Amino acid sequence: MAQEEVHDAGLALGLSLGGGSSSAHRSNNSSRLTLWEAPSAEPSLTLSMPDDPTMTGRTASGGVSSMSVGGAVKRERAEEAELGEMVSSTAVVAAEEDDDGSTRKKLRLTKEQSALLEDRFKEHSTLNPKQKVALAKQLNLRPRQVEVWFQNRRARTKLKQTEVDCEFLKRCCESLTEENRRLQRELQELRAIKFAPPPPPPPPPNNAGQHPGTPSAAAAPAPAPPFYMQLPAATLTICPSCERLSGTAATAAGKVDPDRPKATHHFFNPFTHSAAC
DNA sequence: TGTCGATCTTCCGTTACCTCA
DNA sequence: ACTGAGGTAACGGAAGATCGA
Repeated sequence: MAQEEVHDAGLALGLSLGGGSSSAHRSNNSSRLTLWEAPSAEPSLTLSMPDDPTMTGRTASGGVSSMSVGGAVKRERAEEAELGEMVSSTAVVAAEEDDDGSTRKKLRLTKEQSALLEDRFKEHSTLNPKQKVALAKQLNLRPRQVEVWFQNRRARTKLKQTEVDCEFLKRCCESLTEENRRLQRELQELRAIKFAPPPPPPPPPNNAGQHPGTPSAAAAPAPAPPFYMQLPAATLTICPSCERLSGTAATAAGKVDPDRPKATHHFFNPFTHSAAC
C-alpha cells in the first residue's frame, strides 16, 4: 500500500524539558499555539523510528511538516504533541525498522487496556476529543490508537448486529414461506369445495364443527402461529422518519388490547440503524 | 447572505500482523 | 516446523459537518 510513501524519512524526536515547565508548540491548526503542561517532572526524551506509521510527516522539531497526509494523521500529530510524547515503550511496539523499512508492527492491547476501553465504550460508543486525549493518557496510548480502537469497536458492534438481524430476517422468511404454503393449500381446498357436488347429508353430531372439505382438520392440531405473527403485528406501523416499524399508531388510537404486551419492540429494518426514533 | 476552502469526525473497505488450532 | 483461518490494530479515502474568510 501507499502508506509507506508518507513516512518521514527523518528521525522523529520529541523533547520536553521537565521541572514543571510548560512547552509551547503548534497544534494542527498552524495559526494557533497551544501550551502544554509537561506531565512529568523528569526531563524526557522520546525517540521514534522513521517507519513508525504514527509519526508520519513529523519534523525533527516536533512540529508538523508541510507534507499533507490526511486529516486524521495530522490531527494525531497535534494530539501527540499535546500529550508530549508520553507514550510508553510498552505501548509502542510498532517501532522496529525492517530492512526495507516497510513493516507495520502491531500493538497488542493489554487486558487492562482492553477492559477500560470496553467500559468506556459501554458508556458511549464515541468520544469527544477531550475524552479521547484523557483516555489515551490514562491508558498510556496515543489518542489516535484510542480513536482507532473505537472505530474498530463500532464496526465490530455493527457487524454483530447485522448478523443477528440477518438471522432474524432468515427466520421471518422461512416463516412467511411456510405460511404462504399453508394459505395456498387452504385456497385450493376452498376452491375444491366451491366447485364440488352438493355435500352429503350432515355428519353425526360428534363430528360437528369439522369442515367438510378438510378431512385432516380434526386430526391435525391447530398450527402454531407463524413466527412473524408472534410479533404484535397489528400494532406495527412504519415510522416515516426512520422507516422502522413501530407500535405507536394503534396505541394512540386506543385500540390496543390491554392484556397484550406493549409493542415496544422495534421491528428490524435492515437499512436503517438510526436510534433517533 | 451565499460561497469556498480548510479542517475535523466518522464510516467503510482494506491491509497486515499476530495467535492459535 | 509449517500453514491457513480468524481476530484485530492500523491505514487511506470518501462523505458530511463546521467554521472562518
